Amino acid sequence: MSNYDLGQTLASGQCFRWNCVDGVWTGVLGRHWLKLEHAVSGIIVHAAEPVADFGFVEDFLRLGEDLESVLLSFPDDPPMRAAVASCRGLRLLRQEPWECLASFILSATKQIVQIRQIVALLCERFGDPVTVPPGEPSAWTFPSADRLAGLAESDLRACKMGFRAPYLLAVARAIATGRFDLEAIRGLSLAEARTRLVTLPGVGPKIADCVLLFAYGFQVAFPIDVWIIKALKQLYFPKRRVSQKQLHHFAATHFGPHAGYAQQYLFHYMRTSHRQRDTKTTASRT
DNA sequence: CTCCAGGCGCCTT
DNA sequence: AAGGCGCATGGA
Repeated sequence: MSNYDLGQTLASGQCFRWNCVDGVWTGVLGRHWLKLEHAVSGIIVHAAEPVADFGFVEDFLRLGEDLESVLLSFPDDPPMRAAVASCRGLRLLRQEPWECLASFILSATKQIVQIRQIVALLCERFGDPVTVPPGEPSAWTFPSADRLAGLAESDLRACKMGFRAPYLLAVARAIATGRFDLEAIRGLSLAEARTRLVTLPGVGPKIADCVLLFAYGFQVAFPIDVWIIKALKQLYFPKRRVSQKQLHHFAATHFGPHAGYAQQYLFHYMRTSHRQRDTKTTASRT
């Protein structure tokens, strides 16, 4: 499958628990430890324990999605062409809502490396151990809302999440008690779903849109963060003064029926090209 | 040392 | 309604 790139996808900041060694990706999905790698025939999936049905992996990777039609729906302008060219094979995943929501509550004002560290600590301390093949590092499930709901705020702060701890705890308890139903989000319109999610403490428009896009599959959800602001300004409004309101309106109207996908391409393009520029300037200085 | 990182909530105008 | 500021923590 030449138009699916595991590396672009699993390292594009939409999930935080997959690791790569020599082109081989390992991670935990539900209670299963998995290994993913590219082969000439497609993507090979290995599990640590016997799996009757790999459908849950297909769902997670969205293997059935027709990427070409998504790319064709993007606006045909220079920034999108550049982003598509530099992110070949980048896909959106379909993640489990609770893990996605909890992870993005922890993402506020943190760099992706740090988010990964916090999530790893949380799983190691409060997740259940899963079976891994001999020689592989230990791995854990993502702790359930029930599990976190029973903890003290100090237990969460010990995972280095700082002021985000009370938010995560309150959301875990809202879900554990049934006061908030994550499954009920599925049947709602985008606007209703967003309105519902932002009632949760620590969840604003940006985090809500991340969960709507990365977990629930709302294709037009368009998370707006500092990177996207930077990308839109630099790529679409160079050397022009643009208000936040104008940027939001542009984001909501310019990118078509798969706007969220376009957002992920711009986000990843911005981050990777930015890093290359940094590496170059650093290298030329030394 | 200072600055800032995939924001959000709360307190000012 | 819109704008400013504090919040924990760690890396550059």
